[in-house]
Amino acid sequence: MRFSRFYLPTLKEDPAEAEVISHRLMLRAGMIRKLAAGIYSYLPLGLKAVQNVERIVRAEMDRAGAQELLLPGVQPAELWQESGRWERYGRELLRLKDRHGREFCLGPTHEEVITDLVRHEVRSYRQLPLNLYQVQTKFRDEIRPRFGLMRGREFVMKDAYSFDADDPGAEASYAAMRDAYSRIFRRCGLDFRAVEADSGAIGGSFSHEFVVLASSGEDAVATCTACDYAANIEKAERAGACGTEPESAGAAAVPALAEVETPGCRSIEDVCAFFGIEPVAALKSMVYESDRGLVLAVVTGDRQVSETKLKARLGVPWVQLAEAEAIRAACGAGSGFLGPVDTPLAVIADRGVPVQGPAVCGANRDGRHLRDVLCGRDFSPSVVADIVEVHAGDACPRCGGELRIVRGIEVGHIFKLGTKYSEAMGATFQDRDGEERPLVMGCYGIGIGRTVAAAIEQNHDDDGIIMPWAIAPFKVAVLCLDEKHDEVRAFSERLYEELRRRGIDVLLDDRAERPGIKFKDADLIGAPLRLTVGRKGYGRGIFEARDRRTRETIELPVDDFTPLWQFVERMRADDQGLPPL
RNA sequence: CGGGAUGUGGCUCAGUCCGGUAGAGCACUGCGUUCGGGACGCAGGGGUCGGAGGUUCAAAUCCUCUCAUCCCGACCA
Repeated sequence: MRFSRFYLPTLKEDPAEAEVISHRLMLRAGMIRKLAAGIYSYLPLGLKAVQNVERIVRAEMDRAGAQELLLPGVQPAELWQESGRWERYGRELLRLKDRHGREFCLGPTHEEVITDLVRHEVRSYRQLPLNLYQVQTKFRDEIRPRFGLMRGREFVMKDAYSFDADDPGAEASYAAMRDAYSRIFRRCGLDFRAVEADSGAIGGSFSHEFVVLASSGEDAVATCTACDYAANIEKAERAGACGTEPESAGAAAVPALAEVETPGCRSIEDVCAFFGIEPVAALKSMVYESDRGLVLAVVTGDRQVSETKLKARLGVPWVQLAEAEAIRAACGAGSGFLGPVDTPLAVIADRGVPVQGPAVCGANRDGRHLRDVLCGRDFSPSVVADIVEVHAGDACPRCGGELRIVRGIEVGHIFKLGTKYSEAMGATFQDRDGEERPLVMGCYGIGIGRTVAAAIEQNHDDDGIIMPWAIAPFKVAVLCLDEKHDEVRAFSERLYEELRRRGIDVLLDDRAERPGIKFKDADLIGAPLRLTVGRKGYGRGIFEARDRRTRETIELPVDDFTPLWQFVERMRADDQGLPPL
């Protein structure tokens, strides 16, 4: 492609609306433009990057035995009513009516459609297993779209759905996808982790997220510094801090609990200041509401309740903090003065609570707290379970090593769904014995645009993007610095043609611009390799090759391209960080 | 949905407090000089000041409403 004819509107200044680096650079590099909040146009350069990711995704999906199809973006309400998600999915589902008043939605995901498709066609175990995927635009009416392509409302997603006859089959399909995903993100040149995750609203029995490590990421991940344990912070567990009795040897010596007037001490911070104790010695009591009524979650004051874990331990589909009136009606006190002693509510305590020594907690009377409270002596939780978020430094649940918390961007998520949708929607087949059984499903998503954004988050410097080779819209930028100089121009053209002939995506900067502008634009769009042809060098029989990432610059002869091809090959291999798959 | 902020030419922003009829830089057009890291000079073109209503002799500026965008939070994959 010739720069002079390529629609590439780069910006010299940072657009005010962009906060994170990938968003800023994608706007500046002329990859995307915003149409509305969370809705973006892909310009040619951005589209090329997206298509490069898609190409890798398709290759690996096909290799794993999946088949591509394309499902509709507009979906009838009936299907969603059948699965029960028309009510449950919430405001994120953009609903609309056609001219006849029939209800539809813009597809945020396609479990219903694919299940509907497959239930009409699959009758026998002989047709299984089956894995179907598509690359398609999704719409989720996010509460708060942000960060450009990282959290858009309209976005391109690869989604795949597997159908198996039984659980072992479904697990094999899941493993194959897990494998394929690792290959995909490796080939994209990304530093990522496959982490255990909560299966959330999509449901199902287990799931992994693929998280690209980046400080700007919205996800927090706990990883073990000693083994390969990695889990989303929502679900990450910790070893130790478990028991039913206070372990402090002097438990018997602890005085009986006493009630103390603590006017205005509503927060753990207030309470700690008042009693002169550390947060761990204060019990935090939170009232949660679920479809099974109210529960009192009790954790040590240095910890945060993980609602995801709480949900899982209680075995309920949702929890939320109870309203102030509900709390007062049930406990007789406002939040800030609640505690597990003589509470009418069922108490679920974190595993850190029983091993905590004498503690301070609310007295269930406004303006009063209890001191020297011991779990087991003064109250007995109905459940003791791991319900808090892990901290850096906690012990790994697998090996006891130290956990650390890193941030990342979720670029892929795989779920073992089981029979949730197939049962709800009657997608069944006949097994070997002629028995009618629900299909066992899995679903597997990759955010394509988000993957490009994540690659940029991970690969940039002050001058712009450093595209990983595999994703780079242009692998090579040829800068013709003296486009009016016949020989320099002719040689630049020759380089360009040679690279094209070898099937390498190349951008020839043939614009009538000053050199500085060409250098800046080349750096900004991040072509991994830059070839510069200038008058002086050409006069000496050389041109210049520069590695965008390392800035290593070498001079190459104009009359022999062998060293150039070597350099190109080396960069391709280095950048991908692995042998060609 | 709560909290905060911002809407002025294609972009980045000043002007708003204290009302007097719109500016700068970049970008764009023409000419000239320049030409290996976002040049310079001269001459140009381009703005319903987000929108509506109100106050006023007079509104980008004050008041009311509204829309949009961004940030934090809640939420979600």
